[in-house]
Amino acid sequence: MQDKDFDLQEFLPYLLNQAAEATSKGFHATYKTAYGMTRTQWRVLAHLGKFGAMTARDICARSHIEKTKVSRAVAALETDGCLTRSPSPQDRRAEILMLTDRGRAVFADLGQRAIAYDNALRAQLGPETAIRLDTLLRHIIAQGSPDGDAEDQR
Amino acid sequence: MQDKDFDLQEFLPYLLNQAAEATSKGFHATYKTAYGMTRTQWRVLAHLGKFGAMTARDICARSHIEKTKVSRAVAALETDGCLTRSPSPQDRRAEILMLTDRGRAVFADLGQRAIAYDNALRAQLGPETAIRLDTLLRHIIAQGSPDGDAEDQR
DNA sequence: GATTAATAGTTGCAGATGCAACCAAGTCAA
DNA sequence: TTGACTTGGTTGCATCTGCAACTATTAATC
Repeated sequence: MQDKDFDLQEFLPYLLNQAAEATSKGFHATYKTAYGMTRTQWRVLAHLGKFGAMTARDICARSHIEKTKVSRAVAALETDGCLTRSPSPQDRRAEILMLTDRGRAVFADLGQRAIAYDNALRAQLGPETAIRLDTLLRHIIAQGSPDGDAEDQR
Repeated sequence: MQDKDFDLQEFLPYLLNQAAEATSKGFHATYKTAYGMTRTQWRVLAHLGKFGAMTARDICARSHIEKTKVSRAVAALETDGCLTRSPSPQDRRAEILMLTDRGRAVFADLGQRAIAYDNALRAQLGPETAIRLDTLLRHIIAQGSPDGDAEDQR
């Protein structure tokens, strides 16, 4: 079907990764140096900050982060005093995760910085371009990988 | 300036990461199960396959992969019999990396599969959409992160 | 030529990650 | 109730990664 040889520079997954790394790098430095946080920790915090108390399972479902990562991030955030766990009344296996005051403060701080960072990024791109990009990315995320990666309809 | 709280789902780095993960996942499985390769190994192989013999330094420069990762990937590819090193005549510190027959065969195989994978991805998006996305991503990659991440002009 | 700085590449170490195995609690059905 | 199965969450282990330190060589400066 095709006989020209492969060029990494035109491989969509590669381009996406490069772009992701390029844009993540700067903000990663922010939450790392300011709070010694890992990316997963930051994401878990952001979910709890935005959506309020929920269980680890819920975080997994919303964020597509693996449960192992969530588990460890939650443990770290707990020892950092950013969240507390309390047993779920409905299900004794589950724990309800809730940000502490400190957790909310950290989220407020990083959230503001993230917004500023995002604005700067989008400004570089130009406003409509940024919006188009958003749409495209959401589209891709919703679709997943082409070869029957179907376990996402759960 | 802003007083609504932060939403991860609108954070560009996050969206890019999600999209990158979603699209990488499938092909990662391919090179991993077929050749036990790591992503970095695959990328190094792809660079050498596409551009021919070069030094590790060159790979770093072209790909923006960290030298540590390149070093280890090269070592692994060497023990897999995919490439050979030979001392550079100009610079006794540097080594010229060159694919072996096996390396070229692996690259040919994975390259074809990658092209197919990429085509499938782009088909899902629709042709013009895919092209627009390409442009945007390259734009982002060229710019880097907004906060003076200037060490790229070296 | 001797000294100092820069560069190609490797290595040690401390995290971060993915995967499979695991525990405890819930569900379902006979 | 008992037993088979699922599910929320944790842990062990075997990588993969990032960073700083290091060796050997080259370049620059005096």
